[in-house]
Amino acid sequence: MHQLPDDFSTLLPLREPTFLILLSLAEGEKHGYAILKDVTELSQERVILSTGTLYEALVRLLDQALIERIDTQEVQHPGKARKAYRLTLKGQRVIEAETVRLQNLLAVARRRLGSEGG
Amino acid sequence: MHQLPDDFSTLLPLREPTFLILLSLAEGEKHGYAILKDVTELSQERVILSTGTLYEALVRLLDQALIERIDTQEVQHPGKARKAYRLTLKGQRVIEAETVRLQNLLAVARRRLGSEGG
DNA sequence: CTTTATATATCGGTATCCGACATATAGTTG
DNA sequence: CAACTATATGTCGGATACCGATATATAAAG
Repeated sequence: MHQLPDDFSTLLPLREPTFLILLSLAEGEKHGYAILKDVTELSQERVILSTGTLYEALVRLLDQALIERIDTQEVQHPGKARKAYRLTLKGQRVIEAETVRLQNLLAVARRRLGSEGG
Repeated sequence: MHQLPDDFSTLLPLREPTFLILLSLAEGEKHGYAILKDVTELSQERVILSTGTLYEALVRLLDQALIERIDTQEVQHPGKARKAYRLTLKGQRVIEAETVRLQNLLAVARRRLGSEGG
């Protein structure tokens, strides 16, 4: 019933939006809307998250303990009260595991597409 | 109502099983069960497709015209009659587009994992 | 005072995957 | 020959993540 500490097989693969959200937080702590804007820029406008995707993902990632809430001394700003998040160590490791998965997948693709390297 | 001939944005991103099925066919024409075995090997046992995933994906990919059926002169073999498939040109292009997407995603990941706080 | 940008949240619909189950056939082994 | 194994295709219900639409709230800009 106990899982190995570095077995993330149940969490992988990540979908693109989820991976980008985590990568956004890898840069530093952010609140939801800031992640939204960052992911747009990060992906060069290719991925524009719907707020549904974003806030549902944040709940899920909290539940999986890949991110955690942090208390922020509120400065003046428009809109509802911000909620800031940061990556956990587990979240860091999951990003790394997903990156390895993508590397392996790309290696297979290059081999099969015959673009000489495998 | 008409889509640009090389716009695959509605088809991407591919999920891992779907991508591996297409990559398997990139090597050459195969029937379903052969794809199943090939994907297992290809992914070094990391991805083992359920038959549900496989045969539902094949129907979908046919519908999207990424693969097509081919007639094969049947040789003797156990099991139900084989159905063989090959990639279409569109399928080839979608694989390439997905590969580019993965490369871009990996580039983002490396950038974000490399420079912490930067 | 209306619009825009910021900010969080829920909901119904959809696509894909997965495990379980069903069916069929040829070869192997007791 | 009976049973089992490997090959081979297929359906079905449940789960999950994503998406567009909708709702709410607030500060700043025009």
